[in-house]
Amino acid sequence: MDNVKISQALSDPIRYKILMMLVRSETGCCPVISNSDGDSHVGLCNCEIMNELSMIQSRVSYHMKELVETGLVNEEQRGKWKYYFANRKKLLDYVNQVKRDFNLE
Amino acid sequence: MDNVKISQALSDPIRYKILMMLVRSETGCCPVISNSDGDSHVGLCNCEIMNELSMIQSRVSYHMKELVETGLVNEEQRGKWKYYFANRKKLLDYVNQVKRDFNLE
DNA sequence: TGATTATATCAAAAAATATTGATATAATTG
DNA sequence: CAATTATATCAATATTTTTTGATATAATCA
Repeated sequence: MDNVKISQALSDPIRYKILMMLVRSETGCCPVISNSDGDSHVGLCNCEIMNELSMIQSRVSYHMKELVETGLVNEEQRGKWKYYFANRKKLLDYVNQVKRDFNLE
Repeated sequence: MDNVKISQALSDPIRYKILMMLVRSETGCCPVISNSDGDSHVGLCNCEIMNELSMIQSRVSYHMKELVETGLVNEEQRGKWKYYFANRKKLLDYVNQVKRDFNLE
């Protein structure tokens, strides 16, 4: 089922954290991170996540791919950077499905 | 984080299904399963899950342990059977934490 | 009590996931 | 165009999770 896949995506601490970072960068009061151009923006690129979490590049790519494949994250190429955005609609769908599946509320 | 552990527990299709079965047995209009005593009851025991999903016993035990360890399932010994119950409160807490973490609604 | 039934645990194997370093691709810049 | 920067992919390895069969424990039943 779709919800099992999404649970799987959320079951890694790094991915869970990245998703939270994406949400914060999109909904927080002010963007906190800027790329090497000093550009402040919404969404995060691979390299920003990499620096923020001190991870090597291929590891970030791997996890971003996992997130994109479940639909929890959308991506967009902007110049030489690829930016990622949390798909909050998908997350909400997940939450609502969990509620239905387990008869909550 | 606790939510990562719970996501992990939900990330296996068998466990997800078992949890749904438990919920159904507790909240459905009528209990559907009965044990070898012909006893109709709320909650499910190891052997009922085993038969229902055609799984060997140790495999069921393994998954039930995973579920119990995250707190998603409670257990109770009743005679020679051990009955399991979904912890819907825990599931609701999970859902609400996901909402907070990802700024949903 | 001995036999039976239900569940737990363990060690080994299998399968799935994650990490790394190397290399490839792709966009941009000078 | 060559150099640089950002990301993707790949193969090898490591780690984690799952499955299985065997055996142990524990409750009940005759």
